[in-house]
Amino acid sequence: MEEPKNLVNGETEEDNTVVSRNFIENAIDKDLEEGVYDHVQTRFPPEPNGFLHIGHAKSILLNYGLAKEYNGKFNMRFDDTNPTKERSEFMDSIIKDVQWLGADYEDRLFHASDYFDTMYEKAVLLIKKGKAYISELTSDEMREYRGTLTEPGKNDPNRDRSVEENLRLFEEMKSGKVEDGKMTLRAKIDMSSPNINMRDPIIYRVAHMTHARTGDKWCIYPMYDFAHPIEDAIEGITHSICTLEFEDHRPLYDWVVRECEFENPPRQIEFAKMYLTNVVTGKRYIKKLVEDGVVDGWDDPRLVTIASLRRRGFTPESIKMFVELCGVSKANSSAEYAMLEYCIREDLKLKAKRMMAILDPVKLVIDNYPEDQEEYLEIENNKEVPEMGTRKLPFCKELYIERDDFMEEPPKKYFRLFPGNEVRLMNAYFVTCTGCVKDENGVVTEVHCTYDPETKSGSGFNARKVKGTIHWVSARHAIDSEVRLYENLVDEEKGVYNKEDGSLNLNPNSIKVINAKLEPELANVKEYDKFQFVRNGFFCVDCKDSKPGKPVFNRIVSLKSSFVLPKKS
RNA sequence: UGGGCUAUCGCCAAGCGGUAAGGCACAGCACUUUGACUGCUGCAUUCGUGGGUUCGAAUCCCGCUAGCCCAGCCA
Repeated sequence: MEEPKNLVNGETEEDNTVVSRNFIENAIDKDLEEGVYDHVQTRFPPEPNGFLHIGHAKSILLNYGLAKEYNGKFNMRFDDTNPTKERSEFMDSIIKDVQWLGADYEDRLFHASDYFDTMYEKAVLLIKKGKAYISELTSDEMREYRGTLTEPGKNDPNRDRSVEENLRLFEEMKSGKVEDGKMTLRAKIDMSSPNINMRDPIIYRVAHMTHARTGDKWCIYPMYDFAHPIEDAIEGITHSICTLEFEDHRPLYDWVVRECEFENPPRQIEFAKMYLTNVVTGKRYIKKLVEDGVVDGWDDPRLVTIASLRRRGFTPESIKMFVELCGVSKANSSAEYAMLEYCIREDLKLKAKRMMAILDPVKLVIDNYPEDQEEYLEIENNKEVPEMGTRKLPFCKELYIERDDFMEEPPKKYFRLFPGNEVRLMNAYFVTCTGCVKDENGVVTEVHCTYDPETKSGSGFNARKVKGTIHWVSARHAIDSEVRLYENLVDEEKGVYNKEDGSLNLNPNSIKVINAKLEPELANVKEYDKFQFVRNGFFCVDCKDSKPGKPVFNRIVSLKSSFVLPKKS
């Protein structure tokens, strides 16, 4: 039996943790209390017209999380009501992303097009109730009649057609006799409403187009405002969560649900979209970047599509953490990328093996170490997680170290190698720098040192301490590998968009491809494997360009560092 | 200039009439076989703004300001 800690006023530690609830949870709590609903059902309803990005992740995880939290259900639904804009190819990538994020919709994968029959019936019902009519206005006329933000609209000349006439014409629309654009079905609401969405919105239009799922069965398709509430109602959705721009549509949503006479009507709740600072999310921009070859596809690790984040090495857990950290509100806001970085570091800290990799190699020669000697040092994969086991790391006379870890004339507080200074080679020995060799340009080509056999790691040696510890790989055993270091795709100083022509202010250094020296174990990895390269950050095996035995690594994120190398004087 | 929504620390965000939670970022200290991690400390006398109500207001009322969204047969 564990004793409760921090027993103050009857509070345990857990009681002290104030978990704040967001406004949607508050609303759901209230609905449940008041008996408006006795369960919770949510959904994620993307239109299959593009790739999902970090913003969608918020919606997915929010809807899924709510369902989970309230022991409810979460549906996956493609909102495929407009065949002119949708492509079934996107469905696969969307499903892959949703599943990857862990939003389990079980067997509930739906399509708006599954409900076209019901939608049609409901449209007929509205006509019969005198709540909908056929319009013959052209789109230009429609715009004129709609009025403006400040002026009311005018009634459609055919607003008062008879029910029979409307029924007949709607049947004609359905049967294919009507050309695209010639007729629409409009809801009869109020042309003078200050809310433009209520000014007799179009609820069905003609589109002679083969639908990815229903083929040529239909040539009339419902509009979002009519279709969405029906989809929600049919599926028994209780809380239909969407983004802020649909706030003005809520009265229409409620109108449709009411007039179509659904029982247990769903309720729409809107939240603010999440933006990330200094990232490109616009489809057109990304498309151009792909076409111009600036990025390597929609899953380029510098983008923030879900596919990109996955390829870069972000985990579903890190994205979930990020979304939860950001919270949910109705205030438009933009989260800093640093928060996302924090989440992936936090997630990988205890999950990733800590490996030796030299990104900018320079040779370190241990002059008093026998030329033909080799040692295999047993080291822990992750010091904070002993269960992750150990591995053998080869050590010999010649190593590679980071170029930054040696300076001939060090600034103050430089703890690394410089002539006369002793440092620890991580997991190995103390070495004392004796000097270096330079080429004709003064570039250091070799650093020399001597080692002290007494100081071997794990030997318990503690007669003296050193301030610095540097990492290394054995030159004889190291493998060469392509490593990609990333910075923001766009210039943070200038801002994402060029103020003059709206183009992107690209950062020319957003990708840096280097040839690194890695410890040999890193030859045997598979795509998406993630590691910490000690002192350099977290890295992920690229899923596209890696070959067996020849991995390519993407840096997911660097490690934080409070050390800044002073400028060389 | 119609309607809807929003304004609390550099960035998110709690707060719902009883006297400003938390996280990220940042800074300092300690610890350290990663200048990481971890731990500790600091970081809004003030809630867009001006009034009012109240013993008491970020919370209620009135006015103002700023930002976002809406005039697709897109979603």
